[in-house]
Amino acid sequence: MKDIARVVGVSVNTVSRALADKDDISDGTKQKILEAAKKLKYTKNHLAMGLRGKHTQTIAVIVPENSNPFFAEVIKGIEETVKARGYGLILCNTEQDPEQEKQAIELVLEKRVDGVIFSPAQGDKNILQQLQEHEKPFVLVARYFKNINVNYVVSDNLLGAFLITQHLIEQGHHRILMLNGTREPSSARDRLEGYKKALKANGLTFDDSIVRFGAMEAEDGYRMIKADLKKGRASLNFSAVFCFSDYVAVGVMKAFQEEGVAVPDDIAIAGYDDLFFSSVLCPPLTTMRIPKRELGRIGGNILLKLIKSKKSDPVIQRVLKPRLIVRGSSLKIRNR
Amino acid sequence: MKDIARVVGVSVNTVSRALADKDDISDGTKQKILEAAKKLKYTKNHLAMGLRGKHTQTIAVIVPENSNPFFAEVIKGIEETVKARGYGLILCNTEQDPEQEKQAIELVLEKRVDGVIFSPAQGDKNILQQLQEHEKPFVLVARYFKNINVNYVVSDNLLGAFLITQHLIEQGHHRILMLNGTREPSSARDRLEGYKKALKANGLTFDDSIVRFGAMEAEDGYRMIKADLKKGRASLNFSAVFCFSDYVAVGVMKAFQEEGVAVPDDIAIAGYDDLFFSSVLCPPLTTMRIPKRELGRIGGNILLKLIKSKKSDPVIQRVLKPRLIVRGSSLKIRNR
DNA sequence: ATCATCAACATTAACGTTCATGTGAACGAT
DNA sequence: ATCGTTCACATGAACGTTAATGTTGATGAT
Repeated sequence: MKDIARVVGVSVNTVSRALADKDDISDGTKQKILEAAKKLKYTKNHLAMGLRGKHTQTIAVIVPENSNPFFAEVIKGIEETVKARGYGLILCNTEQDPEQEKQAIELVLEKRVDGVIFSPAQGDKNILQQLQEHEKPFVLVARYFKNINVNYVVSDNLLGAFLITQHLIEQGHHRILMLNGTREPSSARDRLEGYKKALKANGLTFDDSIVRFGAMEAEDGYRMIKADLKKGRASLNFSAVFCFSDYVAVGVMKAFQEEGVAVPDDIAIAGYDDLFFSSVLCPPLTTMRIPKRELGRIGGNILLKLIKSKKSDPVIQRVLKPRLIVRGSSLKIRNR
Repeated sequence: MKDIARVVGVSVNTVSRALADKDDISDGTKQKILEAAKKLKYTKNHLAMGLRGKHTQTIAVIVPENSNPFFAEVIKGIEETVKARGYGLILCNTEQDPEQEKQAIELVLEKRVDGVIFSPAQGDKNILQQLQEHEKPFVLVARYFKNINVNYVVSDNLLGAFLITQHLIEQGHHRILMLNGTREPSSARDRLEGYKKALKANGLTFDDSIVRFGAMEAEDGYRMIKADLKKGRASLNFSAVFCFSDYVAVGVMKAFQEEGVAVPDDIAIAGYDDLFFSSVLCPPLTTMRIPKRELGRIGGNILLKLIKSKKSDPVIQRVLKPRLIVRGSSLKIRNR
């Protein structure tokens, strides 16, 4: 700007106002300034603008893992939403690690993002304290905390798990291995509730020896099933597996395949999320359809609204309904 | 800092130096300053630091689509690499749109990122001009431009396509439908070359009526095959499909499945990228294994090196070798 | 002729840092 | 006693913007 001002022969302020397209500037000088800007390859400095003004036109997305197809879709929904309104996006993976979550929040606060979309991977709601102390607008997405008055958008995990479990029970399965996600987040907690609820509704007893935690990726599913199968097929004390995600189910299916366990004839499988490949897996995967990208879009929109209004509007909490998708992986032969 | 300085009774500069852990500060004052910083919830301002210093500790990643599992892996590789060195990451999706590419580059220049990792989706190398004019360090990843002296890390698409096509030919296929990616990027161009080369090596003639462009996602593959099948199964004038990505292959398989076309017995399919789910598709997918995350890691490391040195070091251009993974989707029954 | 009004600019300060430079006191050496 | 050093800090300027306020000359009204 200084250079432009010198070239055109005006003050820096005039340049600023010309570039911002304010009024009270003569068309002549404005034109000259714009030309000079082009000639000098002027590029706005968002750092200076952010420092001077009070917003950076940047938001942060803090998720466990961008390569997990579920979060990839959520991120995409956020990105397209905020980009349309001129916001940039800072991405942080936490790898379900509380320490990394803390670091990510600290980082984005230091970067003075205008708001944060966060998918927490732990149970301790104190992780939100920093955001709150700094009065940074934020929205939880896909995971939330119980009894806390913050904005979030999630899907109904309790219902989803209930429906899936109910379906497996209807298929004649009484012992259903639950490969749940990491123990702390609401997603895993709520699904455990749904699973228990379905068992109870059907008069089945809950056995926590066939509930495992920590299955987030395909490798996890693969590893867990492989470990089970090491003790021999006869030792399997379940007839169905309810996976935390289709992503996990992929690993589970791979493990069964390698060990010659037939799905669904020997063991039934259900996933979660309805990822794009699930209908062409071998066999096609029964799953729960979640509006993944929509989660991101809604989260983005809530955040943008928060940033705009700045006031503490009434808290927005949205719970989207999932939908059971029954496919071959859970169907007894006689039902196919 | 001003507040801390007032509380402790020192100058702002002293505060700055204490927080930066410089020497020539007495332990006493340093301690007092750190305490006051904590008490006042001081948070570094990266905007101011970036404005004053000459780096922002932020890099940009500009890719076609973060939700595409291939790029999701690349992004992950980049993220983990740069995070380890204290860099933040700005993510931009371009959706293969030259206009969005231009906007993304402009945006990240305005944000004064220290460097850019870019996966261009068009053939016009002028898109790099802005980056070069601003002397912004950048690395191309997964796609490059011919005859241009810039840093990149890619996989050998010509070789990959050659090997896949060769394999399909060996399986007895003479007419292989190529569902290529968008026409412009090097990935699609090189694979077309590899495809042609394999045909020629086997004395087959190239027929551009069975080469399609624009297949990037599952939906694209689905749509294209569905359109073909609308004219009736008898009209199919190919016996194998070589998809731009396993992602595309998922859609292709879904379309065939819906229309009762058996894979591989009626039509063989090969994908590309070896995505995590490909081995448990129905049937398991023949594909080309690409070190996706490694592409990101290497790209990130090159960029960081560039940022450090700042000098125009010798250009780094890495071409990673792919590996053919043969699975059921391409095997004639008698070969299984 | 006088004065308010207004258009079109300029000046100043501030956003939060850090670098370059300045300063004063204490200290040791001669 | 004098001088150079060193330590531990302070001062000022600058990074690139923009909001608040100031200035000037022209215009029009009376």
